[in-house]
Amino acid sequence: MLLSSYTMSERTSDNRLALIEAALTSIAEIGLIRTSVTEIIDRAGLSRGMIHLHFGGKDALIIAAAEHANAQYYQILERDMAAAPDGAAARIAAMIHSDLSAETLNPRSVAIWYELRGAARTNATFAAYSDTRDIRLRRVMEAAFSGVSPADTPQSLAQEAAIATISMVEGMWTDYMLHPENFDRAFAARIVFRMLSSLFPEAFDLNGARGL
Amino acid sequence: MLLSSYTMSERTSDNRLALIEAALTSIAEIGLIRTSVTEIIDRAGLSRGMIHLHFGGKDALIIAAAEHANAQYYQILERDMAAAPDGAAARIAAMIHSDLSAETLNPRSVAIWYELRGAARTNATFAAYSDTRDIRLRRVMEAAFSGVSPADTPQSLAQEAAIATISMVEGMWTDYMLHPENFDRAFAARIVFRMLSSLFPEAFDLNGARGL
DNA sequence: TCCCCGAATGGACGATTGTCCATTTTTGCC
DNA sequence: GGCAAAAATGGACAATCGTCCATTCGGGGA
Repeated sequence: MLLSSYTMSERTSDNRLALIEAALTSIAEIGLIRTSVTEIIDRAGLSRGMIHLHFGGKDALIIAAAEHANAQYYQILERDMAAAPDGAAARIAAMIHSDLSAETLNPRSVAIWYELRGAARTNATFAAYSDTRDIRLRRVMEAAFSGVSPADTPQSLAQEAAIATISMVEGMWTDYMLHPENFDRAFAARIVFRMLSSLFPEAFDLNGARGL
Repeated sequence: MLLSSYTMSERTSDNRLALIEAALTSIAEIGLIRTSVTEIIDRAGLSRGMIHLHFGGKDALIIAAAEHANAQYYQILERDMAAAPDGAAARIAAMIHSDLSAETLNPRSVAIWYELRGAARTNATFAAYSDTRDIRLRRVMEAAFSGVSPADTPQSLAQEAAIATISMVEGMWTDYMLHPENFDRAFAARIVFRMLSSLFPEAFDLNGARGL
């Protein structure tokens, strides 16, 4: 056996992962509609029965792939937030920079995200994943904006700023998805921070959080 | 004949339109993936061969449906812009209100728009339609923002404001698509105008363009 | 070395897809 | 009312879909 240092179960989980990666690549390249069982097993270089063996069926594989892609997104976001300096404004800036970084905002990841979320509208299981991702992001963002609002401003301003920021970044993802070749990350970030520095001049400037 | 007052070509175009509407309804309700020929002709109450007869094939029907949906969007937008008072700020406000109005931002239209634009990533014909829509909107918006920028501000601010506004509204559409029941149009509009009034205090307030 | 059992294979299967066309129905005109 | 042409029908067709299982493969324990 070529991979003699592997145990059996490691090899098994290799094939599981290979199927997930092949499914995600297919979704990214040719879309969810054209991602058939034949397409996936050809890309993975495995045999037809593997999907049924490891996942029970095609749908379960796609769901596992969605779960995998979601976990990767969170891993990057949480790592970047953990690395951010103390302070609410710095945390917000870290989230924005993370969401616009090449590690998260790249053709493959964005394509997968839009394909799966598109399916979420008519598939309850997918909907649960994208909802979790959205709600979690919104909650963290609202909490952070409460920390940058001056004490005398109404609480609603923090909520509005959180939604404004999430919506704007969301819209920029869409722009990136449609025209990745014309997208300028620094320009996109500057637009977001121009809005934020206009709303909260003491917390943000055009580069992100003030005083970093 | 039941519809004796119709000419032949009018009845023919009725069936064409019925197929387009049935396709769009199917796309909105069950998604593009599950929209099959059988599904469309069942909804239209017509026979199997009609799609081939009127459009030459399923793909051509879907493209015609995309064209139809796009034309409806523009018709509403241009009507609302034509009804806007003079002035750049008023035109921008009219565009935002139009894009957030129930006539444009409703479950059916939004579902169709997202389904078709999702397919645009892997289908050049669809891509052309969504690009046209996006580019046209951006151009009009940039021109309008040039009109509200104070003379001493750099030209780039107008461009940034246009992108910021389009991105934010785009993000709100996404929010609406995912959670139409929790969406508050007035709240969404207020967030957009809060950002704009912060960037251009003399042109906008929380309700839209100033002095209307 | 042989055996065993889980891993992996790939073909068979019925269901469903989109296309196409022979046939029937309806229309406008004489 | 009859006739040619257009419109509409719905079943046949090959291709492809996802599922499943009889079979083969391969490595660790006896």
